[in-house]
Amino acid sequence: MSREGERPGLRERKKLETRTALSWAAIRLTVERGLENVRVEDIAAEAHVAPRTFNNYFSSKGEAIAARHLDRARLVAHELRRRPASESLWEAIKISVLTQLAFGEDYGAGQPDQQWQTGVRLMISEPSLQGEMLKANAIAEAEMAAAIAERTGTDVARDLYPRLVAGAAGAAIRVAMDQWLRADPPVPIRPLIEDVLGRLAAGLPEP
Amino acid sequence: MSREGERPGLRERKKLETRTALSWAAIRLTVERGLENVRVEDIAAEAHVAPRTFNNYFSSKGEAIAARHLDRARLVAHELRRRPASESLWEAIKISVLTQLAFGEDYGAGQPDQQWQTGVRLMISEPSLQGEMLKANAIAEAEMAAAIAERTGTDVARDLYPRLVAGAAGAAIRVAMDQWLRADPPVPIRPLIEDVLGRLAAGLPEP
DNA sequence: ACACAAAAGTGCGTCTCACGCAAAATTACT
DNA sequence: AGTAATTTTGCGTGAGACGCACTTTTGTGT
Repeated sequence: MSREGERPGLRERKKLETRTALSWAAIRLTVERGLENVRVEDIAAEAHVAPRTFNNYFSSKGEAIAARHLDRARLVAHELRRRPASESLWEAIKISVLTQLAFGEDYGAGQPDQQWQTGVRLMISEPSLQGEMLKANAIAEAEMAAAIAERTGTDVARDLYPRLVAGAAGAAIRVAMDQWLRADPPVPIRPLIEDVLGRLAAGLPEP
Repeated sequence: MSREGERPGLRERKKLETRTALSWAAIRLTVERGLENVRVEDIAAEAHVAPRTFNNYFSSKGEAIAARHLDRARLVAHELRRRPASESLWEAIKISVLTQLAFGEDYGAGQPDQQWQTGVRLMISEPSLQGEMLKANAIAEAEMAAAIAERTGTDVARDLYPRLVAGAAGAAIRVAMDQWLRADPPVPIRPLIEDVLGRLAAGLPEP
């Protein structure tokens, strides 16, 4: 029997590998062919795994695709926990977001591949996927709220404050990312993030 | 042929009726039996309609259930458009939310039915439904952003401001509703809404 | 009032899914 | 190496989503 506070181990490692492989396979195929032309069977094959195994990891195609998004979002919450207490809350949030976005060329940042870019845009505009993305955001926001509560000495269950900040920050980040994604002459993401978070902290004054 | 800018008409009315009937049927049955024990066939029967017709209105059980939530949320955006320009934006938002929540004993407000209350709570905690709820919120927020842009003379597509306000307000409302739903000794909703929106406008100061 | 066009409702068939269950394969611990 | 736990796999089932063609209802023009 394995104790809880244990190091990864070969088993956990393999598990994560297949999980990641499945998620990436789902994303790649969807970007190439469009969601409707991708069967679970195809994803499993791409990840060198039996079809049935897919549903051991994800309960739907959408969940598999959103999994990468979820992981990234969770890292932000995780990073927030590691920021020194000397930073103000907003500063810590901003830095946490930016550090996780920095090496995140996943969703078409620089100018990697025109085909990929447009494919990704098509993918995330798929209605059935949007629900999964939003679900992922909600989960990440919950963890973020917990981190904020911990940092500010408030209670997630009783106080509105941590959830409010997490929710507002999440919304702001979503808006920034959205703007960034549809900017035709590409723009850098940093100023956008700083802008939206700054406005939040300033009480959203009318422009 | 019917022109576009026409009044309801018997046809549109009937359509809305069946749509509403289907949505309510889905909610009632789900609250009673739980989502897994409700087949599309049952919902259709409850609404006096053929099974196939269900999918003419909704593409999933979840969508049917979230439809009522979506309608309510859209009304907030609609109300916001009707508020006089003399009110400040935040005031207008607050009033719009409260007026639409006022006659909304739908989701277990007062003390109508203990059975119903717990059933509703079980329903909204259903994972597959949460995605739909979030999707509904996103749609409503988009309309709200449009209303805000109109009101403040900004551009939804170019300026971050309207989407930012709509997103943050939506998140705040969600937090307030959440708190309100899980308050065991029931509390009034108004103070919660005023609280969260007030904090937003104040820049989310640490408590 | 009647007939015709448009739109909603219906029935059928099909193609995927999601998942329970139990057997095979793989991994970890002693 | 031996054994127990865990993961992977195969199979079967029940349900869902939706295209297509047909029937019924509704709205409009004569």
